[in-house]
Formats: sequence, C-alpha cells, structure tokens
Amino acid sequence: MAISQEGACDMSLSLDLSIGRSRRRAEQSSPCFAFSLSDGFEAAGDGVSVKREIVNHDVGCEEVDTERLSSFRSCGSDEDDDVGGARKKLRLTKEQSALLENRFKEHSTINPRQKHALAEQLNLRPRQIEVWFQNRRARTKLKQMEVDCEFLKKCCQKLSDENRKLHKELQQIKALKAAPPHTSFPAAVNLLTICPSCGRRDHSGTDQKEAI
DNA sequence: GCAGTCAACTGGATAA
DNA sequence: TTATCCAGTTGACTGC
Repeated sequence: MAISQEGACDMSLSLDLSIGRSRRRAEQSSPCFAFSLSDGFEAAGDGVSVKREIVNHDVGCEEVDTERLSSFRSCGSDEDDDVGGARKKLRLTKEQSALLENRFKEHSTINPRQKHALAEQLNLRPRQIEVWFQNRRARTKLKQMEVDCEFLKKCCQKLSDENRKLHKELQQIKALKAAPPHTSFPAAVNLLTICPSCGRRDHSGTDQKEAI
C-alpha cells in the first residue's frame, strides 16, 4: 500500500472530482475495495493513484496460476499480495464470454438490475459487466466503421474509374471536333451509318424496326 | 521483439 | 448528485 502512504501526506491540496468517481466505481465493486477506501484512501489526493492502487490491490487478491481469472469476489484483502504493483489481466472464460455475447446480441446496453443478475450468475463484479459492455460496444462500432470505410473505398474506386473513362471520352470528342470538317464529318457519318453487328451500310430503317 | 487483443481505467458529457 | 455513456488510453497477455 505504498501509494496510500505517499498520498496521505497532502490530502488538502488536490482532492478532485475523480476521487468521488473512483470511490463510486470502487464501491460498486468488490468488498476488497470497500476496505481500501475506508482505510484512508480518500485522503490520497490523487484520483489516479488511488484507483491504480485499488486495481492492483484487487488483482493482488487473486490466485493467479493456470486457472483463468474470473472473479475477485472471494478474495481476502491481503496487502502483501500487491508487492509487484503490476495490473494482472483478467481473461473471461468461454462460458462467461458466450453468455455476455448472448446478452449483447439481445441488447447492446444493460440495465442495473440485469447487470447485477449477470454479475451474480457469472461470478463477476457488476463493474466488470459494465466495462465489458462498454468495450463490446466500442468494438462493434469500430468494426462497423471498418465496414463503412471499405464500402466508401470501393465507391471511391468506382467513381475514379468512371471519371477516367469520361475523361477519355471527352478527349476523343475533343479530338474529333478539332479535326478538319471535310475529313471528320464524313468519317463520322460513315461510323454512324455502318451497322456494328453486320457491317452493312444504311439498313437502319428496316432492321432497327425489326429488332424493336 | 513486436503488433494485436482486451480488460480496465480516466475524464468529459449528459440524463434523470 | 449520481449513474451511465463514450472516446481515448494503459498495461498485461498472446501469437507470430
């Protein structure tokens, strides 16, 4: 609990709003947190420090070995576990993830009652459920943005191609216009009056009617 | 070693 | 005031 000792020396200076928030969040969490906060942490004067300490303390409660981390509920608040000070990463089990995913499919947000029920069911803290939903929404949004981006890229490519094609046509028309009239006009007429399918000249009247 | 993933955190905004 | 959301960030972990 090094931070609490450090922080406690100047509690009057910088008690900001984040402490209130930290306390709120921490109190939503495990009993381990409640212990920390009621034991002089609010005097630390540094919201971040307080919170970091809480996290480390929290994880320090955990028995971390081959078993995946899933719950901090039953931990005893042994301060000596926190020696390393490093935050340990929780990995949700397949079952936990699957259930959370299912709930997310039903609804991307979760109300407090559902949150607590789910926390109880999964043996997690309500705060963890809340965070999971937040992160999940962020992931969904990111994925959607990637899809949108890809779509826009394709649109852009298509428009570029079309633009290039139109430029080319414009160049041809300009070239045609710039050419001397006695050569260009009959040539153009020839082109227009030759049937592109059979190559014959000037049968447009009858054949076209037939085609229609 | 490094990039990617993801749980957790921070701080601002907002609704009730 | 409080709870919740979001965007951005951090740090542990993993696979290559």
